[in-house]
Amino acid sequence: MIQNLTEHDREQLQEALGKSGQKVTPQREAVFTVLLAQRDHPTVDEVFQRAREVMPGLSLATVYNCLETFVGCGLVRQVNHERESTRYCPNLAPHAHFRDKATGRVHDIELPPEVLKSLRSILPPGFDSEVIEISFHGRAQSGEPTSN
Amino acid sequence: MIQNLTEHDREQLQEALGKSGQKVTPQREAVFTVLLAQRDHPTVDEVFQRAREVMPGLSLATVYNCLETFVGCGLVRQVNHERESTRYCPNLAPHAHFRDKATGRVHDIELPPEVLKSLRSILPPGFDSEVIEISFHGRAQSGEPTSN
DNA sequence: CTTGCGGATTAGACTCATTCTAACTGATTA
DNA sequence: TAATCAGTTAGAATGAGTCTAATCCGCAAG
Repeated sequence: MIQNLTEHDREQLQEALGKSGQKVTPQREAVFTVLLAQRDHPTVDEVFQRAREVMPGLSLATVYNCLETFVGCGLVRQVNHERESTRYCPNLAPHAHFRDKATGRVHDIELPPEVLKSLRSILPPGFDSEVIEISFHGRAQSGEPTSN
Repeated sequence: MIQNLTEHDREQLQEALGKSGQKVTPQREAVFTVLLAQRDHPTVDEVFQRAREVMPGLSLATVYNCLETFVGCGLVRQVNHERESTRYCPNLAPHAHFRDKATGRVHDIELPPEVLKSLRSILPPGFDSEVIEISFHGRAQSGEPTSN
């Protein structure tokens, strides 16, 4: 059950793609819709399965392409844990990830600005970081919480 | 030019393996030696190449086995960035990693206890983390600095 | 000494996420 | 209509990592 994009979401897609000289296509819209519909950090393959329900002809290569495009224009973040399949996350606010050892599920953990700042402060002079990734790995004792 | 293990290092290896009921073998010693000799976060393949210089018959599978064993008994840490080849690091003190976009080289960044603590504090109740990985990605303007 | 056991090692086959390639589509421009 | 060009497609190729089955080796029992 995949909702259509809201007006706002469609505009966001439109704008982000436009900024880097790319177009909204039905496939991109489908993939983006899938990402927003269920914010559970799906793998490429999961995105592929879900998007196919809506657009049966869609190919896996296109899903890879779309996701790469979205990452490139800042619409979506990649999440890697160890060497497992890459997952994707449309939460753009600064946050860390927690991977539940038991379920494999990934939870977003809010990252307060002061913590982010203290983290940046550990870089010696001369190190200039564009991206910081923080990931926890452990157990979450909770039935069905934050899947965002 | 690979130095032999110091007495201290050999004991460390001995003890860590012994604790989990495993033995010191020539192959394990060679791999451990390679890791300590050049602390530049080598990939499995790099470890393989280097160890071969000392023990030509060594097989890649064994290098995988040894490294997995070392990680299992806490002698060595795995370092992953995106989906690049896994790298290995014998620095056991809490630290973050900085990957230089230009060179691909990985630098250890010291992680003061208070920063680590503030990081842990962002976990909501019910989340119990055993491992925290912090990695920066950006540019380091420096000739040949910390390779440790 | 020699036999048997079990952990360690080995070479090579296999897996599977991701990337690459080359052909095709469809909208837009000349 | 033809040319162009981004996007899409199927399938082949890549490559890190894992698995498998055979072999090796140190050691304890006979």
